[in-house]
Amino acid sequence: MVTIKLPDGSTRELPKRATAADLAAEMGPGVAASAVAAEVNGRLVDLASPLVDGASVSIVPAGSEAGRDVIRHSTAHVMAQAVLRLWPGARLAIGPVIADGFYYDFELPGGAHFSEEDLVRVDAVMRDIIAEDQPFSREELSVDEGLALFEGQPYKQEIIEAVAAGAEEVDAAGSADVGRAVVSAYRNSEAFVDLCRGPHVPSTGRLGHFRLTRVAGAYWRGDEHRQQLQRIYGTAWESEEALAGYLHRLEEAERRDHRRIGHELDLFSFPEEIGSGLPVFHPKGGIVRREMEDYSRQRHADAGYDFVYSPHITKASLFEVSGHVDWYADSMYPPMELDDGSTYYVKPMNCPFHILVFRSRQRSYRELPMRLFEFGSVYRYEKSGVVHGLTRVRGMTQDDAHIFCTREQLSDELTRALTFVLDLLSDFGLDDFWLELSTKPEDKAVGSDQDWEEATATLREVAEGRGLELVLDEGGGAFYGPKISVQARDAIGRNWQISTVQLDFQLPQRFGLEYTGADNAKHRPVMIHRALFGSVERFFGMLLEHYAGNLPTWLSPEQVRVLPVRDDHVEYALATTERFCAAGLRAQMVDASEPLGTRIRSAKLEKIPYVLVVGGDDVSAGTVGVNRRGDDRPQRGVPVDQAIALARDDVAQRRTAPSG
RNA sequence: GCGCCCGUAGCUCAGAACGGACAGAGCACCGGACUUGUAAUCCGGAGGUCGCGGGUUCAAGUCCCGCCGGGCGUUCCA
Repeated sequence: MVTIKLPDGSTRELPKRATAADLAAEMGPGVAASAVAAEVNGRLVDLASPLVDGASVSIVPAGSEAGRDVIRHSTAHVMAQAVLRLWPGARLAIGPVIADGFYYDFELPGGAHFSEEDLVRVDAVMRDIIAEDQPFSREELSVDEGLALFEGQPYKQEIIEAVAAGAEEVDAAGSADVGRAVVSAYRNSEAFVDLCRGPHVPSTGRLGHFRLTRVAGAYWRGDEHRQQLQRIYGTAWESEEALAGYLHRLEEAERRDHRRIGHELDLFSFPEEIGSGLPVFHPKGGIVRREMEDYSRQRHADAGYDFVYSPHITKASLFEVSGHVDWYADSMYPPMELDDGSTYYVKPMNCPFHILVFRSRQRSYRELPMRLFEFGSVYRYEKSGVVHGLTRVRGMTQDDAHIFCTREQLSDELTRALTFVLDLLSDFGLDDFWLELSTKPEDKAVGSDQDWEEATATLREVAEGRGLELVLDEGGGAFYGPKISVQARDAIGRNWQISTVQLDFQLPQRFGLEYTGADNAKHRPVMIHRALFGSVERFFGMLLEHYAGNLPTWLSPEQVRVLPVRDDHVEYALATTERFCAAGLRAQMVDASEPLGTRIRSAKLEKIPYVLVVGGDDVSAGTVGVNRRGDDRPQRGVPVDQAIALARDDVAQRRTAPSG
């Protein structure tokens, strides 16, 4: 007999040679039916694994995160088998699990490529394989046996060699139980065996709730200099309902796509004539931007920032001194050569300009901290193929600031900056944040260890003081300073990297920045880079997706639309509209040349927060019929003043209006 | 950059697998009628070198080649 410890602390006796599957069966038919793998002493293993005496075991159900990973990984194997059936001689690379799904990379014979129609064929063969209910059986092999088994599969052999090399390293480090590198493989049938760490479901019959989603190219080991492979992405779930739920979430994300909303609401466009990644904002989008920027300006003024402006192009030397030309050239537009022999760059960053503002005359410690702010337009040459809507553009406006301060002020300034960021983002209706703190890289870094430690500790304190989740990116900071980035989760749970607060020990040095201290000696200031929206464009896109186009009233291009029922109500409607406008609201009247139902529909589709209908009753009573976005039914007979107060309050509170 | 997909009216898309009767629809726009109390009123009109160039053919949105533009992906040890 063997004794097994269960997660609830109880123990169970099982006959010798019992497997995890036996345990699941013992625990009940429900457990057995949903089991896809087991966790033994913290390691995921197959259900067929024998249990050793004293092990802590939990059964992994299909619907758990770990269980889904097993299903996805197994489905990836089925896909690989299907591809091999359809393209004999295809070489297999890797087929890992990713968020919500999996992919598998292949090199097809004769350099063939997958097309979208191929997905249908692969899908059909996969369903055959699942119907065949092939077992997944594990084999453990020595390195030499592995290399022999995967003759003709060079990628698999490369992986085996990497595993072997890794094992030697572990050996050299003196690790106990790694005697010899062992690899494992899973065989489904005579025709198909794949190198894999496992675990897998017991047999292919356990799978089936999957969908192949897209084809893509990808490089072996993610290295663009190496072989390009053909990738198929898919998703797989424990049940048809879970799959349907996921597909529904995809549709929801599609529905919220800011490019679609931006077009539908006439906010911005990307004219081909201008170029990839270069948006123009239409009048309505312009209103939203102006509101965003005006509010940001006001907050910056309140927080003690000074406003500066800098040109869009500069002589090359500026970015040579800053170092950008050396390590950032790939992302910069190529230089412009002028007749007089000088070279200019379109600016990819604002920092050197702000530095020159600082350096324009001698500075005293009395002037610090100096906080220079600018909505600075920058241009970055993003590779064709990475440009995406407003979220990845080639021309953008950063709400950029650079704070120059003394070392003594550093901690306080970091605290202020981070607090400021979080407050401002909250005003835009984002309230689910987490922070990522990148600390000093191991190899090389400028600045003293003490500076790094102090700054890192400060950033951590602010984060913890706010009760925010803090993810440590150990050693992930840039060599020139530690960084904290603010990530926001949107309404459907997606993460957006937004603001960054970054310390810089390097640029003040490269530009020889100095201030005169109270001791009448020269000192070097410390510099903080920070952006709140990151880029106005990207933040705009994110807000559109977060709100699915239902912008809060204060940001809505048109806040109020007044609809007279008939022509003879137009006069009253106009007068009412003017009252809203006089109250500082963006209101417009649309006359009765279309039926009321049509006009209401248009207004709703335009996601206008307040649609006011005025008819005979209203004319005589001085009221309006109020349709608030998101409300099921209108509220009739509301006094005009009350309706104005309602809308003004929304604006004043920056209330996030409900969706329509 | 590379892979896949796409390019027909301002927009969304049919027509392409089979070359000929194929320049189409809806929305938007313009004109007229309708005068409306809560998510699409009716009638009419205008609008396209089918991304560009070349080729095959009696005949090319449709087949072939090249180019341009757009979208998606490029989520790193089995």
